Amino acid sequence: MPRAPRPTEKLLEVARSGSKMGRRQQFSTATKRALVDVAEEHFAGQGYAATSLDSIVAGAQVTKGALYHHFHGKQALFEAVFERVEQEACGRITEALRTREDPWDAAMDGLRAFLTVVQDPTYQRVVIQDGPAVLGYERFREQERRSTFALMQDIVRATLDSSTYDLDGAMVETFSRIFYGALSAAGESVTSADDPVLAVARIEVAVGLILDGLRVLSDQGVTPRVPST
Amino acid sequence: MPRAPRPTEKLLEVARSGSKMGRRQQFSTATKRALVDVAEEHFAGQGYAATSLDSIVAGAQVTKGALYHHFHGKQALFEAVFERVEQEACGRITEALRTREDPWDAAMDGLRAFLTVVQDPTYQRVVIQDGPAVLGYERFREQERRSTFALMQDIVRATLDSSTYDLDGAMVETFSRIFYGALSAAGESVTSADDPVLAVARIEVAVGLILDGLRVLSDQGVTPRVPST
DNA sequence: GGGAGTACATACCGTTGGTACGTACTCACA
DNA sequence: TGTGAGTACGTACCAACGGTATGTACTCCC
Repeated sequence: MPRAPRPTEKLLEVARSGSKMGRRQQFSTATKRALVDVAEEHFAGQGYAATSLDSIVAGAQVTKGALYHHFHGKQALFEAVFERVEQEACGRITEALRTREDPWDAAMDGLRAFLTVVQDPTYQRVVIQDGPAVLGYERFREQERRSTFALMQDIVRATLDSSTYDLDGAMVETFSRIFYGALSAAGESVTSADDPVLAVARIEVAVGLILDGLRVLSDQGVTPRVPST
Repeated sequence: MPRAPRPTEKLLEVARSGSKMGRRQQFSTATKRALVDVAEEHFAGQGYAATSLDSIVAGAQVTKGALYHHFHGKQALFEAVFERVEQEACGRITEALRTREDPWDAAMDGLRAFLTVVQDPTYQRVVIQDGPAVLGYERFREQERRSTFALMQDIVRATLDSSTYDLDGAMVETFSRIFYGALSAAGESVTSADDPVLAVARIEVAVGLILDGLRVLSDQGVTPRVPST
């Protein structure tokens, strides 16, 4: 079985950035990256189920041997794509988070960034739509917990800590879950809205009202009965 | 191609309840029902992707010919299961909703029922985990909109109408989306909690606090600027 | 410079969703 | 009462896809 020649120039060109690697490893990481790139494109475009490995390896100009050398299977490849998409989302939110001083204002900024991320078609398809089904609940939760959800938890913790509420970690997590779910659902609805800008404005009003309510209660010195074991 | 005899007693026994049908139709609906029953069991137990049509038809003691006579394919069968699960969930929530008088109290009751439903493993797997990926976003949203989400919208509308807020339909929908997402996420987190009862209690405290905040703002006569076109 | 391990390519397999086609049965209508 | 049309399946088969087994060229280190 003779081996077919492959085009090398482009691969090398891409690979030559990370300098301290042998040519071998440079090629390797280049093909791996190409696979993830093409996979992300296909997974985001047509979804996980409708994407065949054949189309991916064809797009990356490699064979299934290469794919299965780098990944355990289709799911592992998806997971790599998933992680990258999540990571980029985290980066965007984190960036938008470093401006305001007042925690409640910063929270609103973070929420806005979160809303923007959730509207990204790739994020929607890969993370929200296919993520839970493909990774399974456990892995999905785990991935979520150490990326965007972690950010949400930071935001919530910062705002709640500035209030008079005396909430333990579990309650912070509960509040984070609630806001995380709320903004995910709200953000997704923006995509199918007739006027996305208006939809975002409405969401900001609603969330702002909720936050204001919590702040007023805090100013009144209200302290919820936190259940414990 | 001779035809293998099939057991008839059980089918007839099941089918004989809806009286005004020919024997033919009784058998037909019985097999269809059997298919959906077995499909629900498998889809809920192992998920959509891991369930083969062969295992379903074997469980229902029919063949693929029968399946494809009643459904267009695997997805259509899943949709039938999905609808049934959603419908039962709606029934449960609706039932729990007819007790209190004060809209804010009724909301908390509906919330509790919603939390219970979302914890049901079948509901989780079929509706939340596999639903979006299998049906696709459009169909999923459509199904959602006329079932559990519709209920949520009723609850939200009832409570907001009793407040001083002057919110149009779009804002009601926005609030509904927010609470729907919040409770979905919160409810799902209950399942993986160490102490589910405690987790539910925490969620009720958190949501209660949010609702209280909104009520206090309403009592203060606060009216949000509702964006319009 | 040669042996070991890497980074793939090629060929093949089992399963699965879906289809084509055949047949037994029922029921309206003559 | 029988007969033709339509229903409700059963059987056999196919194409596509995920995954595997195996072979080979290339690199790198001793």
